[in-house]
Formats: sequence, structure tokens, C-alpha cells
Amino acid sequence: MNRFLSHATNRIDAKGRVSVPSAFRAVLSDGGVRELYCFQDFVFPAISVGGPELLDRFEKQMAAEDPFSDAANQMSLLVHGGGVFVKLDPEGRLMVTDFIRDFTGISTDVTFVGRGDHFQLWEPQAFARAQAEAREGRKQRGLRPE
Amino acid sequence: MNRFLSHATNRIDAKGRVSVPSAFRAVLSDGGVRELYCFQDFVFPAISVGGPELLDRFEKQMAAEDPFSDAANQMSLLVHGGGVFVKLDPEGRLMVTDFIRDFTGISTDVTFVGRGDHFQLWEPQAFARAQAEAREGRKQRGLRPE
DNA sequence: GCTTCTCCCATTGACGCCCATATGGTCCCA
DNA sequence: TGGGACCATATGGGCGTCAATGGGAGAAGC
Repeated sequence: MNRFLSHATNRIDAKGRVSVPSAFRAVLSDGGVRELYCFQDFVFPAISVGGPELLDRFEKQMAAEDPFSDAANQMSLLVHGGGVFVKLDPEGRLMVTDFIRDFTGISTDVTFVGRGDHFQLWEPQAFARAQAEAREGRKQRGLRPE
Repeated sequence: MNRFLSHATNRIDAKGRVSVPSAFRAVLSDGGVRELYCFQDFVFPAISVGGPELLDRFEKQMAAEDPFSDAANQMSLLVHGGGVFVKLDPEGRLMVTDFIRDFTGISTDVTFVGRGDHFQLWEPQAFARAQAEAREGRKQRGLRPE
């Protein structure tokens, strides 16, 4: 199963490190990814993380839109200008920098959320709220699986 | 019989495991399913469980709409972030994680409910209530055999 | 110099795989 | 038809492995 699924919450240690869930690390090493690209999500207060190929995907999406639209401009600003590279330590941990903390509100714990072709870093409470809202919205629209 | 039918209640052991009813396991192995996809149901306080094709269906549905829309993002939050792959141990048991407990209210016993192409995990009392309500609602709408 | 970031090792707790037991049902045969 | 052997399922527990976490020491930068 070669995609990012499920969610898990891990604690940040005294040095500001947090373990990436082993299921996610397995997906990364499957794809031969050694360096991760992180940027601020467009719709949620979360940091999106993936391999370099994640850029390709967003660039394709931008190309599909009007290149001078507000949406395309914002995307480029966030993806190209606002992204940072991070790499994991030998135990599979990453440093939670201020770049991550400020945008997400993360302080002591990080919720890792699988999003298929990438994953995200959330403040635990914020994720719980967003998920509840998503479920509520879905109920109101009457959409059902299948 | 390659559909999930009927219901059964099993006990969770001291390690947090519960046996999947053998009738359900038979349906799974018939379909060659080794990994199960579980997600929090959109309507009931239950966990829905099925093969990976369940997730494929969701992903097709998402791919059909604008992948950067709020609706698609919310759906991904639920089916990717709120979904888990689990596998059974050699005896056909699964771990009842907090992911399952928190959403369903399950504590000591699990009711497995067949739903045709998938099955669900319920807190026994909650299932009894939901079933009673379904019966009642049907009566009020005028009982019809389909 | 001191701080900050790596890498390395230790601990602990959870999870996986294995084997053992009980309970209830079915089939066979006298 | 009744008894008993056999079987399958559900359940309980031991034990090894691995992931998550904590802390120390060396290297690099300010």
C-alpha cells in the first residue's frame, strides 16, 4: 500500500524533534525519498509534506489554471517561495521549526495526517475540529460512500 | 455466499483484540483480501470495514471533482486521514485502537454488522438502538417490503 | 567561548507471531 | 437414538521484535 493513510499523534521532545510514524517512513523509503519538501497548506492550518515529486503535482495543477489568477499566484507563492526542505535523522525524526509552529499552532504534540500522495502536520485539536466539520458538511450534503 | 450478512458480538480481550466472525473472514479470503480498510462512517457512530477497493471508490469520486476544492479536501481528510489499513493476526483478530473506541463508544464488546459489500463495528447498545430506530422510522413511513 | 545541530546508544512499552485452552457444534457409529 | 470422537471458533497468554522517546557526546557554526 503505497500511500499515506491514517493519522497518529506523537510528542515533541525537549530538543524539538518528533518521530514520523513508521508507516509514513515506509511509504517514503519505498519511493526512495530522502529529502522532504514542506509548505503551508492552502485550505487548512497544516503543513503539507512530501517528496520532491509533490512539487510536480502542484505545478501541473497551476499550469491547468489561468496563470495570472489569484489562486495560481497564491499557490506559487506558497509552494515555491514558502516551502522548506527538511531531512529526517537516523531514527526517522524531524525538527519542528518555528516555520511549522507558527502556521499550525503546534506546541507539544504533532498529529500526522495521511493525505494519499502526501501527509500533513497538524495541531491535534485543530485536526479533530477540522475532521468533525468535514463530517458534518458531508452529512448535510447527504453524500454517502458508494 | 460472498456478502457480509447478519451480525455477531464478540468480546475484546485484555490486549485489546477481538475476533472477526469467521463468516466475515470467509468472505474476505474469498475475495483475496489481506488488508482491511477501515474508516469512521459518515452517518452512524460505527467503523466501516472493507477491502482496499472501498478506498479506490472514494478516490475515484475525489478525482472526479476539482482536487483543490474545499469539498475534495474535506473528503480526503476523512477517507485518507480518517481511514486506516489494518490487518488481522494469524487467528483472525484485529486490534481495537483508540481510533475505533473514541468514535464508536466501544469498550468491552464489539458488534460486527454485515452490510453487504462491507461490514461495520458497533458498540452493542448503540447498534440495538439504531436498529430499533430504523424499524420505527420504517413503520412511520408506511411499512413496505422494500 | 557558547549554542545548535547531528549522530549514537539506552529504555520502555506496544504490537506481532506463536502456542495453549475452552466451548459448542457436528458427524459417525454402535 | 444416544454417546463419543472430532473439529472449528473464540479466547487467553508468553515472548521476541520494533517503534517511539529520552539523553549523551562529538561536530559545526556564531
